[in-house]
Amino acid sequence: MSKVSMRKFLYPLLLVLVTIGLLYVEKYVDHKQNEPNLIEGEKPKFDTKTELLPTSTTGSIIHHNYYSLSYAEDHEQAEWVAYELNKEQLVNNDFKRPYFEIDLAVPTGAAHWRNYKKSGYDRGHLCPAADREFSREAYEETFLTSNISPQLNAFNAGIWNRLEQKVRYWAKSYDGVYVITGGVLENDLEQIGTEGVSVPREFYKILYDVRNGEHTAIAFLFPHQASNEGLYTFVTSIDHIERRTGIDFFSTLPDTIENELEKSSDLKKWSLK
DNA sequence: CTGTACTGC
DNA sequence: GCAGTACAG
Repeated sequence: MSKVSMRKFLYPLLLVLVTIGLLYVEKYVDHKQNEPNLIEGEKPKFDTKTELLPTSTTGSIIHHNYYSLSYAEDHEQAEWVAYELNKEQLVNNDFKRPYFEIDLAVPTGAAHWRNYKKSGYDRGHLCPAADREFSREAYEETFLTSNISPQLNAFNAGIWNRLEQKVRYWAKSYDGVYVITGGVLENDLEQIGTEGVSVPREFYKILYDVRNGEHTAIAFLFPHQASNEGLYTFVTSIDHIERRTGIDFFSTLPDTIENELEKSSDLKKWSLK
């Protein structure tokens, strides 16, 4: 091909291809921006970014788009993960499970998923993937290693799974709930992998809601083992979980409300059937 | 739903 | 590493 025909045909062809490429990129970017951040036009039921966050014993609070966490570097996992679960967010999108990725927002460096490989423990979500299926971005954000903890499969797929399903039922029934989840992190825990990811002996979950201006909460603490018992068996007080973890929950609420919430779980307001 | 493992590229 | 598939609780 001569230099003249090169200019006449190849350059215009290149120009067309580049233009198509740019149009495609623009369309793709627009599409991403149109995906809902929470739900479009929907006011959050709770002030998720500030008011309801627990304290951090590590000083390493990280805000993602669809949940927040406090990372404990000594244990290579979060001491808590917190998020609001809206009724409108409960949709089934059959997204393919991606690989877990290191959470680059953790300044000290989050663990690699290989620590869990052949450890005998699941990569157990703290914020469940099924709670963030309203967009691909939200779903994939749950597959960060800052959002998992080593869990026995018999526990994760068993009573822990049943509680997660109950949380989705509550979110649907009560038009949204606020969820705080984590393992109890202590000094002498078993560790797995080259980075030493701690294996908690207990896991907790706290649910909070406001209905008709009334604050209510329920707290669960499970031994890290399989169980066929009812969920009510593991109901405890927020005060108890605070003593076990050193974390202060709902400290930004007025003291009278905080004290009332924390001294006991209000079983009557959380249907466990 | 919660996950793992294996095959083949 | 990724896709597809199979399988277990």
